[in-house]
Amino acid sequence: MIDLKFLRENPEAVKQNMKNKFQEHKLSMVDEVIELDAKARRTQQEADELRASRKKLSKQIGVLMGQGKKEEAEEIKAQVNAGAQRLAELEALERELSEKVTNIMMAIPNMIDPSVPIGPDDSCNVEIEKFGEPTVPDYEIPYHTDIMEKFNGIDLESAAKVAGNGFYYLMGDIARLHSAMTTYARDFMIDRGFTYCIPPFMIRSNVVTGVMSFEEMDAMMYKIEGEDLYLIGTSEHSMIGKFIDTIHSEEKLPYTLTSYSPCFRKEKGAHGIEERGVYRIHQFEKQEMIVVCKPEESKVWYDKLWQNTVDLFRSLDVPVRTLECCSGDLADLKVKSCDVEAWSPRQKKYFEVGSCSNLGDAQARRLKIRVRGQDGSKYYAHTLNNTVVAPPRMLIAFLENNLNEDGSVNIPTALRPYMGGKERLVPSTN
RNA sequence: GGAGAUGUAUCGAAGUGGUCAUAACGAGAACGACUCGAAAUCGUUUUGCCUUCACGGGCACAUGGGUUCGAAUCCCAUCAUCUCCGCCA
Repeated sequence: MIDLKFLRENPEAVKQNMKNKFQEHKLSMVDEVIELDAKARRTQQEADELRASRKKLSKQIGVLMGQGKKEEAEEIKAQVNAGAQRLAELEALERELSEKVTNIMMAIPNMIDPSVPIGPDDSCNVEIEKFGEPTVPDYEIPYHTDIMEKFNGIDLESAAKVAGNGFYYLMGDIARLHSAMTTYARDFMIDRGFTYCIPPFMIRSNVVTGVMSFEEMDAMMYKIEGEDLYLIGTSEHSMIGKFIDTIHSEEKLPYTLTSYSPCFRKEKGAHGIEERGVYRIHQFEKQEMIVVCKPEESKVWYDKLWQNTVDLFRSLDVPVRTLECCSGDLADLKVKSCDVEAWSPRQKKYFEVGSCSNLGDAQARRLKIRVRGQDGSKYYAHTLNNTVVAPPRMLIAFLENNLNEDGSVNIPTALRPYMGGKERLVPSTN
């Protein structure tokens, strides 16, 4: 959500930003919201005047009643009543207008960073940098579920019976590998100064609308029947929600947190053949990082955040690259974002394993996350989030890149303490 | 899940239909005075939002509704906290 004052003063910039994001259909919203806002302020002014006079007259009634001057009091009551109907109309109008303004403001995309490449969709995303050599071995790399099956590590069939498509049972070494990933990632981030946190896995609707757009909400969030609760799609939701309606002193910033949670996603729509197995599922676990900082520091933190993920994947011998989201592929709330993609020697291409975003002050404005400066002034904080690791997807990258010709899987040194010291996993014989 | 109580400034807390919500009273904090310095004492300051060029005006007593000329106060709903009971990893 952008600042209404900014929009009022820079309508052309807001429109240009929409064009850059290929959202021409939203252009009319700018003039519409300016008009509604002007009307809302006029309405408020008139209503305020009526409220002021009512307040004054009501006080007089109190005084007159105290003095026992009933008739004079009744006269003034009549005066108040005369304005009451107009006030009621205005108050209804105030509510209606401010609701309309908010609804439109929620749909107006955040101003993107000047560095964001312009393009209509993900085909225009730009590779920024490669880390590690993307190699293809001269033996065949099977589909990830086939690798897992060699270890008796996955049971999709039972999961389908129990919960339906999009769920999985992980077992034995593969399940252990999964847990090792989150634990390793947790310690990795703690070592880099982040505070570990386990958040609520369900959140109220006001938090949901604070952290994401309506379209995202509809496409992603599972609602608990009969309660005002949603299963989180990522711990970012409850972690940013943690700061709802707070004012922080400048010297305490930044807050750097790393959180663990299961994630639940509807994943509406059809998915391709490469998205079978554990690639796109309704439930997975994730180690996340979030930062709440001063506006001038968010760019620096953005670069630090994705670098953490790159370093983690490199420590597990997985080649990765960063891919910058172009304007059209950028979610409306985001100022800038990039994906960290892992190399798939089987597909001979990179695939998404994490996403790093700078939200600017958009979430902060919706959720009222503010900073009190040294001079007492208040301003909105900036928020960022990034995936440390989401194990099912990480497992795909990990297994494919660490698979040997004989079917065994290397355990990189960094991960061994979390895998009982094993140097490699060997497939089961039965 | 059941019963009861509570929700007001940084904290404790008074106010139970008007004429003290820039919120009594107490504490804490900041600044100043006194002091060689400190303690004590005295004085001043100590929420946020909307609107207006400004003066000013409005809103907020957990949240949302309702009653009323007027609500912190009365009514309803929701949320949270505490105590007791029940259930439970």
